[in-house]
Amino acid sequence: MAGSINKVILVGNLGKDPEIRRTQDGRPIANLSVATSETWRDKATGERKEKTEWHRVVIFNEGLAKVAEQYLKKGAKVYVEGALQTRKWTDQSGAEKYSTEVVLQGFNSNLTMLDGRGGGGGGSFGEEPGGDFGSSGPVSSAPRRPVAAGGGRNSDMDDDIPF
Amino acid sequence: MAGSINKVILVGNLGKDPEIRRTQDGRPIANLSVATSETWRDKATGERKEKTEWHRVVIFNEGLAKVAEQYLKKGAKVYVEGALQTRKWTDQSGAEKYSTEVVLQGFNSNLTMLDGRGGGGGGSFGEEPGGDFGSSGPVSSAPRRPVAAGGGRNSDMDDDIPF
Amino acid sequence: MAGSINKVILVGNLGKDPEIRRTQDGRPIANLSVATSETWRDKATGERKEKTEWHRVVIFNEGLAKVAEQYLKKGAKVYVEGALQTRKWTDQSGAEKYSTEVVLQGFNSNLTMLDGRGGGGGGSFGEEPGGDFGSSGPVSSAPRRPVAAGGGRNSDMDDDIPF
Amino acid sequence: MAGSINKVILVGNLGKDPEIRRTQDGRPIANLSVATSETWRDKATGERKEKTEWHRVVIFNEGLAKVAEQYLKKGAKVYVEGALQTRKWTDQSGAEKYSTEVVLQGFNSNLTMLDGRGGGGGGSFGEEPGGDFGSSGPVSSAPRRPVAAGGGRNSDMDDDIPF
DNA sequence: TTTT
DNA sequence: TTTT
Repeated sequence: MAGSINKVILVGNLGKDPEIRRTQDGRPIANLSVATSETWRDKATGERKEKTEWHRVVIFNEGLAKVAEQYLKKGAKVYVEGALQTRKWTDQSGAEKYSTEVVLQGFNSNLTMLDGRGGGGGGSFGEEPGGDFGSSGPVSSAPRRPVAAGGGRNSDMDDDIPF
Repeated sequence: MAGSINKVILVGNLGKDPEIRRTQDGRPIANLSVATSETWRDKATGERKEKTEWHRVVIFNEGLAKVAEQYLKKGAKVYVEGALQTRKWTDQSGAEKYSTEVVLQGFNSNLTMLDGRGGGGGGSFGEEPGGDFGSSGPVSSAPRRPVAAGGGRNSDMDDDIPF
Repeated sequence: MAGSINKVILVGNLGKDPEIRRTQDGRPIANLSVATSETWRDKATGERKEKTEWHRVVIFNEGLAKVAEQYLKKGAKVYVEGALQTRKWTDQSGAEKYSTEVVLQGFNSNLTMLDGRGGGGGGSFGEEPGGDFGSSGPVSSAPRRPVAAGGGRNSDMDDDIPF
Repeated sequence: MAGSINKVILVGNLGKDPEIRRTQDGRPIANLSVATSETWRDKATGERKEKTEWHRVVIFNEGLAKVAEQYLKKGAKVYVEGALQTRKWTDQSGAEKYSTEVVLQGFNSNLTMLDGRGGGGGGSFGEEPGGDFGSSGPVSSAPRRPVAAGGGRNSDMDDDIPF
């Protein structure tokens, strides 16, 4: 089928440090455990309720996996954008299992830190404390509009929007 | 935790007719099986590849469940917006299983038909062949901006935007 | 037309305190000025570049407007979900102007604080320091799944997902 | 600032054929005019209301611009994912104007046809009648998971998910 | 200017 | 006008 969209957007906190494994050629793959939760007040009893959902996030994108490895710690708040994927596996007893994950791979994936400190774990950061690490290529160091492009756009672009 | 987001956006096709069950008080709950797929050309062999992902969608929202029941058929193309939820269950052999679903419930859920015909199944439709069925209330019949609201906004709103 | 989606998702910081105005019957409408920015390293010169985009956000939803009024301050980081809307207005000189805004109104709107402190302004908070204020009704105090619903779901749901 | 998100998701119809212009080095830039609309029933009068919003979409991404040029026609239904951008320009009378556009550029942009025919214009299509044209590179011909990657994933993946 |  |  063509013409489909498979997108997951999460804002949540890491339940533990990222787990990093490596491909045979040494590229990192990161696994995150991300919690989202909703709270509400129970209509009947009036008490405050909370329900936490845990999401397994797998980062195949090399640049984003490196970011996870270097900057993310338990407790960090992140924005995650990826796709849903369910895979089947067999446990040690031979039973068939399914696991659904949020996969970051290729274009239209994103991982952005939302706290500039790395969350609960403290942790020292490099030169880029808190940032947006898009998946536009190997190391995501590309300008998003390389050239101003023809058509006279942006010729006098500035930031003083009046509101 | 507060301050989190859990959102899934799918555009895909129904693999079969919706399955409807009912709560004890008669409200419908709809289950959809939605396929998304991606295609690409294999770099090495040059051949066309396709991978389909199946999503289990559960609609607790009453208005949206009714829409699913009345208008959706196998093959229909839909826009689905909901939240990820994993639940644990025990199969007949006593084994623990997990199932991850896209849940439409409460606010920030949406189900929109993207083909005005109901897809592969043919199927006759009511007065609203193809539409946007938001979850703003019992049957989503509310205007999104009831009154123009104070502040002089919208005084001369019209649609002739010049581009 | 039916079958369309109009959605904006922003994560950014408030450039100033929210501006509150009121409808004739006293309900608040909040205006936010939200900054998003992207940074990249210039390929040629190697220098670090940044571009900030300012978004005008208008909150007609009563519950969300109250949240903005009470909890948001200049500098606060927020998640905003709404719809694009362009309106036409005439300035004092009689010139026609267009203004595009992100409108939060009705269902499928959301405003969530992403820092539990209220941002630059300091500010004291109530019992809910940083939270998710969905637009499910007048004051958004509704549980998202009021009852467990038929079908035996959730009967033994717990949070210890094993990953 | 770091840690921000600027995302627009539209599903709508083209009000006219795409407009193509070219950069000095010949790369296409496409402009789309996309309509979204919402309908509701007026509470007081009971009459059916409709409000259409027009969105100006600018595609700098080369692969997506080519897709627009080749496959899209007036009336086509599309999924568009990009970022909000407001630019300032000066009209012929010297008056300052602002224009807000949905910009598709770099990663995290997407353009997907949702009808396999190309909309109202009829139009003949190539080998891919209706498809997903992600922005992962020059012509988006990359597999999203080139190799199964370390860790034994996907070894027995198949499509017969049992629901 | 689309679409229903 | 924010933030890093």
